[in-house]
Amino acid sequence: MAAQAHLHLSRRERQIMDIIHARGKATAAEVMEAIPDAPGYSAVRALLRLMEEKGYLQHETDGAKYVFMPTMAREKARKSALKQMLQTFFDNSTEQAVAALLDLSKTKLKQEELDRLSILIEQARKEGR
Amino acid sequence: MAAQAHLHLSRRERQIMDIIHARGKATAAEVMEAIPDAPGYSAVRALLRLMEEKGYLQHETDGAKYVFMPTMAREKARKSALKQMLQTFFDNSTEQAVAALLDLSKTKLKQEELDRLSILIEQARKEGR
DNA sequence: GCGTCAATGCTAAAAATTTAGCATTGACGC
DNA sequence: GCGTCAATGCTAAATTTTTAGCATTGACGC
Repeated sequence: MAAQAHLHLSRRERQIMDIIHARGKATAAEVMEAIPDAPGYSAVRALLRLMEEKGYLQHETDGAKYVFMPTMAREKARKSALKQMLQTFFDNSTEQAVAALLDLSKTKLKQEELDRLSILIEQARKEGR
Repeated sequence: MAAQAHLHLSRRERQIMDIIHARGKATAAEVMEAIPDAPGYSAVRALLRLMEEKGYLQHETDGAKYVFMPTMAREKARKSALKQMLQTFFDNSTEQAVAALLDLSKTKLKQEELDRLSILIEQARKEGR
């Protein structure tokens, strides 16, 4: 149980981590562009290097560039983030969380998506039995 | 649109914010107890004072103690956190997020809760039409 | 092969965060 | 009213984070 690396990230590290998780992978320039109150290019690069050294990121090369991506699988990071969120904002109640999600995007959900969700719930019903 | 205060919190500030949001309110001693790698008592108090000064927290007194609580309503903070999470980990897909939530707590959900969720989806279906 | 341009590595300074210690204040019971 | 204990306010130092600048490396087109 990886002791919530999330909680140890500094402000900039978290911003960068979020961006890279959202995009899957990104170069220094892309990261910089995505940070709202971004510092200079070298600062971003230094952060990326540090984060790689700490084991949060890895990179591959694309021509001369480094393309960074998370070390931890998105799936796993997701789970950990969801748990944290359940605990912080929903008293560990999945039901409350789902309700809030539905509420948040009430108007945006298509009938199709709602159908699929119904099916998921139906499955949970069977499996949980 | 409060420009994501969340993104500006330092590491300790975020830890403290999470704890206080989870509990609704808390004293310095309680916060300290809840931080895994907590610093000393004065450090926690100093942080709380600073965060109040910055407007993230407010406090009321209970005898000699200060009981701190968030300035922003939990409801609102929730929304903002959910949005952030959707963007970072679910490509803004509510469906994916709900699916992940159901998966995360598959075995823990009671039939009752699943029933209520079905109803919520049914409602969304009607309203979204 | 060679020049150019865009990338990186590294180092040290600046800024922000985090911390502890000491002085002070206030509640509460006797 | 008074002493005690637990709380706070404040300040300055330690540590971590954040930053920029300069030197270097490597890809790519001619």
